[in-house]
Amino acid sequence: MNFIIESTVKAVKQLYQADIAPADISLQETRKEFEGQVTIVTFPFTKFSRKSPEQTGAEIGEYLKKSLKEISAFNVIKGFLNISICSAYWIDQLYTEILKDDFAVLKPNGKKVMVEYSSPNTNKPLHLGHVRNNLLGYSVAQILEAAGYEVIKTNLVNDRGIHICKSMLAWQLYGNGETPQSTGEKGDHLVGKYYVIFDKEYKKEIEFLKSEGQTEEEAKKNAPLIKQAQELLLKWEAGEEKVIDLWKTMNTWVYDGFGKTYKALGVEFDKFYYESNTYLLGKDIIDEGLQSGVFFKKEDGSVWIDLTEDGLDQKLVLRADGTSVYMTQDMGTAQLKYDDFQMDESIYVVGNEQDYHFKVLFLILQKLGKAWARGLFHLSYGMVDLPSGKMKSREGTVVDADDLIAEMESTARKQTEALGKINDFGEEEKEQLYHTIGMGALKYFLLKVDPKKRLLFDPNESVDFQGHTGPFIQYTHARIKSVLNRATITGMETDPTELAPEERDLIVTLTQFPDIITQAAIAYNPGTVANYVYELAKTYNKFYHEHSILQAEDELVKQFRLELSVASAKVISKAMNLLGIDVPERM
RNA sequence: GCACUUGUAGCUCAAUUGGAUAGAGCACCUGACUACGGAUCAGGAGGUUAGGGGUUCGACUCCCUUCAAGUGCACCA
Repeated sequence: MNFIIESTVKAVKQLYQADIAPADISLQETRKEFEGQVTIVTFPFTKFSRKSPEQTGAEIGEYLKKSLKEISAFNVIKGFLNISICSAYWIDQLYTEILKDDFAVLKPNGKKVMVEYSSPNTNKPLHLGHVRNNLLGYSVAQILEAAGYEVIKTNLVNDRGIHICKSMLAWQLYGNGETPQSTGEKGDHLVGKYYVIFDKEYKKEIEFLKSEGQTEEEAKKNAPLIKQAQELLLKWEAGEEKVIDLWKTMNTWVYDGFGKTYKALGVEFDKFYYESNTYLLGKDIIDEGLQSGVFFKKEDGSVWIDLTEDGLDQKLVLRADGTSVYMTQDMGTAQLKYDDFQMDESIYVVGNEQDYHFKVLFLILQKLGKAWARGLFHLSYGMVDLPSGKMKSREGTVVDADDLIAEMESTARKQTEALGKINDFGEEEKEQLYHTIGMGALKYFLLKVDPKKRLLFDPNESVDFQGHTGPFIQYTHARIKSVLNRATITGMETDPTELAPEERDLIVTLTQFPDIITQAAIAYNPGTVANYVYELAKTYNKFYHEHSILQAEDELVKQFRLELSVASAKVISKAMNLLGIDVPERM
């Protein structure tokens, strides 16, 4: 559509002797109720033309129609110039752009971007909140790659700290040597179970101490279990062999479990970072900051940064005893990641409860003069809440990721069996399909929503398979494939004839795909792609219902509609791929 | 208390980044092929965009204000 913008610039220059930038022209899709495919808003030009918006629109429209052969007609309604582009142009777009292999393959932009996501704790299995994080991170990475970036997907695993020690301790005390092998339980669930047991026993101790007259606060501090856990942490930090061995063993169980869940979710990583390796980092940055005067030391020896001028608080960056806090560690890890990859941008996919932390972190790194700090971005997303409120691992009120996946698969099975279209599939093939459809429903459900909005998930109301859903789009794809399988494409191209509105609308929608990728990449929002591909599927379905493909009027029309179907299936598949969703050939 | 985020149809979400009469899906009602897959399509009903004020040719969008919800304001990570 650039040619229209260019000509409009010329038109304004010729007609009104004014220079305007291409960016000043608002070109948008024409609303369905009006004639035309693209619309120019003419209000901004009235200050040059000194005429009414209607008259300005008419004059520009006249100019464009005369100078561009692609424009077949125009009309002006209020300040909106609606332009109709001739069928030949759209048909040409289909054959020379959309059907080409490199359609929507954006040129490498020479930039490297890191996407950090998932970042689990090793003391509990993944739940619905993690699922949103993983799907978001993976999809954003896919979109950025499609937009021309070189992408590095990383996962910073929180594998140390007091919470891990709690699971370890509970396993030592109550585990009787249980292993994933002996119980058949998935490793992460086994470890998570002991985390819950710890909490239960710990609470019992607190109650007991309170009954002996201690306050809640005292009881929490004095409970033998918490003291033991703290001791365990000290031993871990001291590198005591037995503790480290147990830690390693239990971590192996957890990673094994996570690996299965990641595989089911279809996400992957190029590089893992472990907090057990990074938690001591950041101290040299403290020295750096002290020397440059960005940080200051208080009398007790603790190190701070004063951000009051930026409307924030004073923030501690190093304890008086010289040990790190979360911020110290994150500064160090940021530096480490940059040293490893020299990326231009770095995206942290982390929940919105950490908005403040990242605001401060990025600001500190900028103040320290790190040039790369400007490329840091916190992709903040809203929590997933249940009707009963927030999910709490310790209290067991979570929607477990593995359970959820299994449930989605079973719903997909029911729906598919009821329709009975794949009775000839083998067992394995069926299972694979149920997984594809179930995950399609779940992923689409989670990704179509703007990341920053919080999400309400009601486990009693299953995720839909009809309407604005993943399976709807998957179904459209399968149906196209089914039609294509019944015909032969000869490669014959149609002479430009008059397109039916449904055919033209479909091509128009298809041509928008590259722009959609760019938009989604700029906004880090898979929802843009999700809503687009739904729109595309709907547009195809409408075309499909209005026009017969295999029984078309003549062979030329049939071939044209087949090619249109090929293009639609291709774009649907590519767009869904950006969301991490597979599309089946049959379902 | 302060800061950040959110508030759109009964429910779940859109709205081309300031553009036309605010659009979809679910649920509800009506209808559609002896045709390529009915997980589909066409139509109906459903709105004071939380309330109020302002900016302008034009506001769901920007500014002010009130209200509601969530989150953060740890020498936890």
